[in-house]
Amino acid sequence: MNITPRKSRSSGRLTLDDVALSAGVSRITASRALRGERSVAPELVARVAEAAAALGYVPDPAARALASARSHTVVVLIPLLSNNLFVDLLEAVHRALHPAGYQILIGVTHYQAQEEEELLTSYLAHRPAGLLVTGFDRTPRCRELIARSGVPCVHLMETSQDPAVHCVGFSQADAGRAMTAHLLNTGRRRIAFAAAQLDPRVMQRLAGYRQAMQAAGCHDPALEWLSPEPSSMALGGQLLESRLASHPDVDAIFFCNDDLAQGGLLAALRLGIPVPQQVAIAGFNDLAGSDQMWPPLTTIRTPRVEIGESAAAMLLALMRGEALERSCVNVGWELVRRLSA
Amino acid sequence: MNITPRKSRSSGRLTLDDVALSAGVSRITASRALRGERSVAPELVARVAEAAAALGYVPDPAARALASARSHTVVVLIPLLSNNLFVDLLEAVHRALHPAGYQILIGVTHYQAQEEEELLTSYLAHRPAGLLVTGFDRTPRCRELIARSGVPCVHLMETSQDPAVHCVGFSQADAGRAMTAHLLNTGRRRIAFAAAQLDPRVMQRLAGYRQAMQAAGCHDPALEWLSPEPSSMALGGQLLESRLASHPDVDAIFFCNDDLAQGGLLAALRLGIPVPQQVAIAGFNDLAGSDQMWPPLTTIRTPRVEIGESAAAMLLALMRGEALERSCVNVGWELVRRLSA
DNA sequence: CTGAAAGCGCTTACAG
DNA sequence: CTGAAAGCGCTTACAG
Repeated sequence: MNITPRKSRSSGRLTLDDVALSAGVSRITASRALRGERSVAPELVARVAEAAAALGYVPDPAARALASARSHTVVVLIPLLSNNLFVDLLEAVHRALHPAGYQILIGVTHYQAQEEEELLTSYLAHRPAGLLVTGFDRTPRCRELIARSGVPCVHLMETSQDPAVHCVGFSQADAGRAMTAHLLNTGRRRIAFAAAQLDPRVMQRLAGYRQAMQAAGCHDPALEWLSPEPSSMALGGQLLESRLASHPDVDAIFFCNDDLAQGGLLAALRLGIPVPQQVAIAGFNDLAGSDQMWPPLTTIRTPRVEIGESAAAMLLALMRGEALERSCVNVGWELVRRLSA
Repeated sequence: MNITPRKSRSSGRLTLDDVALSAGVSRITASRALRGERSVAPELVARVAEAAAALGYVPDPAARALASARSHTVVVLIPLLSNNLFVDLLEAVHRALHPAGYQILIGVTHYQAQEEEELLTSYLAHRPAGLLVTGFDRTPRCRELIARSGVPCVHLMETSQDPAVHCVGFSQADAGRAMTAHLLNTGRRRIAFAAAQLDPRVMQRLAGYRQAMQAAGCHDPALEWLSPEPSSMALGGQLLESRLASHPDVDAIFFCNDDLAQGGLLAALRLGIPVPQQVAIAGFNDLAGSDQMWPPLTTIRTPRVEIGESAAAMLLALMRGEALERSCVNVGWELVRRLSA
């Protein structure tokens, strides 16, 4: 054995050298053993692992990132934390990535392209190993930042035909069309589409609604109730109360999100409007509580856990440099028929 | 001027040297100018800032952390992301810390002491500038990790008498006592306490309930409905339905959290149990939607935004090495009386 | 399979 | 007020 003596560090921090010293190997061998690189004698691997455990050694991620030009961080950019949809997604991503040794850095864009740009700029400086972003709607500069960084990136929630782009999601328009068709099938004709936030995915659902209504000869622009405000139960209640007053002939409301729909349902209850007898109410996403409403909410169940798991698996493969079978995974959705519509 | 020529980097990454070169100063001066250290000529500061902006330079956080032994990361440990309470808290913390140049690293403990220990171990390796943790209930090893790290730490949600500990919160027991007193004041006597998760703060609320009930001579252990399962609307509904069946004389239910209470309210509606006539229902936290319920939910409004802001301000002072006026801030709470109780 | 050298991109003392 | 040297704790080629 031939090991150079190491100078004692001034910081007092436990370093790789301490582990190497204790295991009686060189610093490089310790590093390789700890990272599970093959080409280290099994016996040494065991000795290093033991020494590291005994000392309670934790590698310095900053030193690691600096030396290797890559970190074990995966950056996840989502619009909002206050929407349970994204929390479910995040949890699924975490469950899949954590065992592989990755940490998640969450960025919240608040649906602002500008915020996404800032987040991306500062987070990319951390040399993330991977990137998970929501949807495709972003500034050209964001796109360029992602492309130039060379960091593997998977897009969440939507699907794309572009084979150069990786994504896991479903067709928001299809789902919007299907729910509208369901309402039409149950005999409804004056179907309103009530939406807030008006982010790209909401607009895709609107497009699906519009197509179905037009195909049925029922489309009326006055029944597109669009509000740019953030989505909330309170807003759903307001929309139902105010718009129904001016459109008393409406026989169904398709809310673009379950929180609006829940608010609408409760407002109807308060106002004494029978659901679904007078007005059918449908939502989107099947968020927590929708099955607890009275009447329980008919909605589109969107498989965010599956999206999280599948996107994480795809990213893992990308980060390992593996070839992918498909660049886009369509996880679909499910119409959950309950009593409200 | 006397500037050593720098070797060209192989990585192609934009570095401080590029900025220094472009501004015609040394690397160290550029570093100091960018960090806003005084003792740099104002003219040079301007030149460096200009060069950095023109080049689009972003400092490498890993190199920074390694060289300075400190990062601009604040670690926030919360039990759950799926509870809106903590999302509100997180947003407030972010709003306060972001302008000061800090990034937030979120750790989710799922109410597991073991997970908190793992998170702390791996996150402390990032040399965070500050630490925000939830409550005081943790393993001795966690306490030791925090103490030995020397990283400034503020505890969220609860209060403490210990002057060595920094915290922002309120008395959970007081709030529990107050809500129980309110129910007693409105003439209720058979008041149940329905709880899930059974984390430390829930148990403190229970203690407050118990005290108030005992003081009124109304305490009955059979009315403590405790379930260790995670809190949810569905569970709230189940608790109300099953327990009310075996305790038909109960005239009020104090749910330990609003999601349970909302579920209870909806279950009562479904079962045709008049609220508050037959059973008053109260919650805790004033979560989103509680004001939209029918009847609207009486609850305790907990000031999580204030907690987030105040804790962030305290941490900022601690990180700057400033002396604090108070080591513990009690932000209080408010009983919001609506129609359900 | 194992090790010595060099370097990642910054900042901290130390000089002047 | 400004700069050259040394070093933070790792890993990447390069040897053997």
